[in-house]
Amino acid sequence: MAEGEDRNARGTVRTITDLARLAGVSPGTVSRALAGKSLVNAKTREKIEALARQHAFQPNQMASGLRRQKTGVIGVAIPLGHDTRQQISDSFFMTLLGHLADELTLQGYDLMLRRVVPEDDADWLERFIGSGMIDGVIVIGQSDQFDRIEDVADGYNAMVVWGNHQEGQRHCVVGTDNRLGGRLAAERLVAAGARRIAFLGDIGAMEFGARFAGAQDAAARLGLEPVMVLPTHLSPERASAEIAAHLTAQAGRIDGIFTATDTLAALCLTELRACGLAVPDGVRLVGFDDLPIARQTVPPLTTIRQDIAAGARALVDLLLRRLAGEKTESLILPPELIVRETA
Amino acid sequence: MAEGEDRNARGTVRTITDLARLAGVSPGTVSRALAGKSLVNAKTREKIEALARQHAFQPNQMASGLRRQKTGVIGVAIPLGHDTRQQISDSFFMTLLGHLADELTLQGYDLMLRRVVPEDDADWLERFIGSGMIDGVIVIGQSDQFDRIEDVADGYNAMVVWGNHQEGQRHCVVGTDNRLGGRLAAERLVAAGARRIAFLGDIGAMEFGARFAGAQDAAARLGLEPVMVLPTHLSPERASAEIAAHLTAQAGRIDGIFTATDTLAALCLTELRACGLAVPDGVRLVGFDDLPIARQTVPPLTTIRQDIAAGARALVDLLLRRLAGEKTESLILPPELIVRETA
DNA sequence: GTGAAAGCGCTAACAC
DNA sequence: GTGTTAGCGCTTTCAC
Repeated sequence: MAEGEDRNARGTVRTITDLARLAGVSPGTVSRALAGKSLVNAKTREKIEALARQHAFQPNQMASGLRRQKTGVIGVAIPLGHDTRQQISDSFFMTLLGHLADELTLQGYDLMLRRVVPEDDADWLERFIGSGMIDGVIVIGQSDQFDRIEDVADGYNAMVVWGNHQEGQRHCVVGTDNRLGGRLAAERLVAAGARRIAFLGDIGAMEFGARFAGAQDAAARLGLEPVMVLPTHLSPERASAEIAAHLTAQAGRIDGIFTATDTLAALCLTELRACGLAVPDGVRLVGFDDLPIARQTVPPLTTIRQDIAAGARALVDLLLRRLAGEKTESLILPPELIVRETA
Repeated sequence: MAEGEDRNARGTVRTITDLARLAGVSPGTVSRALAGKSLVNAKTREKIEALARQHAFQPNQMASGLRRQKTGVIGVAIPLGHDTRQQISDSFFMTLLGHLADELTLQGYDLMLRRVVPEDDADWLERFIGSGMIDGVIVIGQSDQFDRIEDVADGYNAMVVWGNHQEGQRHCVVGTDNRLGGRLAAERLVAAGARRIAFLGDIGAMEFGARFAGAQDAAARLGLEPVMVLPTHLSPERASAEIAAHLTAQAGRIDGIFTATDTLAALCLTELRACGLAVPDGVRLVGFDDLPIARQTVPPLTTIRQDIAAGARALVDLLLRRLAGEKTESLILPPELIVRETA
């Protein structure tokens, strides 16, 4: 095995052993000095640190990880469910991911990202966890994988999920109170003059289903007719056509629309204009998320805000606590009605 | 050292050695069977595979990585430059990231994401590379780190960068021909009737500088006065105010605006409306990127398209080739003018 | 406070 | 075709 020879070119300090030789101490001491714990003579430590800096030495994380049985990496999984492939650019998830990256970095963890297509790979979650590359996992969105996540949660503690909360569920979830959000949305539509409300989106997706249910609650309580569902995919290409079809089919039969996301609301606004329907005078519109786009539509969008940054912080905080052995509860964040000009 | 005992609960198959015991063969054989290479007796292989499946066994990637001196992980670094912190949700980068994730997965690699703040950590790139956790790195955006990237490129081959190409540069880059894009934008503005053109954005950022230069080329060639620069940050909060200020200051002195990105164009549209300026009759507007939002502004945005998916594919393809030892050239993708209604 | 030595779980010569 | 063995680079007892 002559592998090592060329790799360790003259003078290169690649391993803790190289550094030990240079410092005239044993590898063990270098390890202790660099880890910053255990007792090490101050002078020895300084010398080693200086040498490490000088040679830009970094201990190999793989080796360290193998020995310590932890990797310093948190996995982030984005399941792409039935509505596959297009969530590619779903703004909400991507924004959440950005915040997660910042928060994990702050806590000294690296982030391993995996987008998974559950229908192609039923064991996506077990495989991610079992890879040995991650200390814990954050799942962004339950998609249609609620049951699978529940199954895994029984045997694996280091997991936190962004999504909807369900009575008695076993996995630890962080998410907005979607049902309450839906209620706020519907109430606002009504306050703005709507009487015949429709929900635009795919209620098969857990979170959307809860938003719809909340709207339904409000409608019932206010004595209105039930909220109508206008099933719509999330991908812009399909959504536009679907929305247009819905608007044509329901012409004159609805005067308030609650969309599952702001992205859909923006598209809906475009289609409403195309149909010659005035917003908010002819039709009131409320979105969900309060993404940056909500401020830029014409007119600006009334919507239900989710606090993404707080969500990311909570996800990381709960996960770290679980890594420390704690059994944490789920966290439900309050939605907030943001009134702009569409309702 | 009694660590192992409880971890290997009765019956649990955690290591290749456990599996070997079960199969009645040696660990080496299991390794070979699972790796799918080398000669292994068909029956032995089947038996081992069956056992592995049954116990949901996966070889530990850390250990395998350490031994083979490769990790199967590609690092993706997003440097947050002077315009720090807010690019958090820059749609363009996030979309590119999504495509990269898909493409890397397709090629059997995992993705490790790091957002870095160069001013807080000068050695961000060396550290990422030196961590021992990644086989190669893709840098998304040069930000203001061009020189640092150049330095690293001299000694490290497994790196590809998304960004702007500069005559004689040493790092391998994939990116759109920004200068050409800028020229197309300016030419379109002129074709739509503009005579006094402004560039809205921060020309300190490499790619934006090139876009501006392209517009300047066109203006000069067409005998117009030089393109005016309206410096503007990317973050929505700051951008809106800055744009409003620019519009007030330049009232009546410009009739065509080329923005550095679609995001800025969307904000600009809002501010133009607030100023009572008609688009495109009073002021023509052209963006850059062709993000989904470009189709949804009112009126829909004329813009310069970058082919993000093709970019992601190229980044991964070039990186893999470099991993295989090849010395690859940079790749410049052609921009495309998309005419909608703002110019 | 430091050195020696035993592995973490895996792979790849090298034998047979 | 398969077993044996020697590490990958690091951390952590256990001695001293």
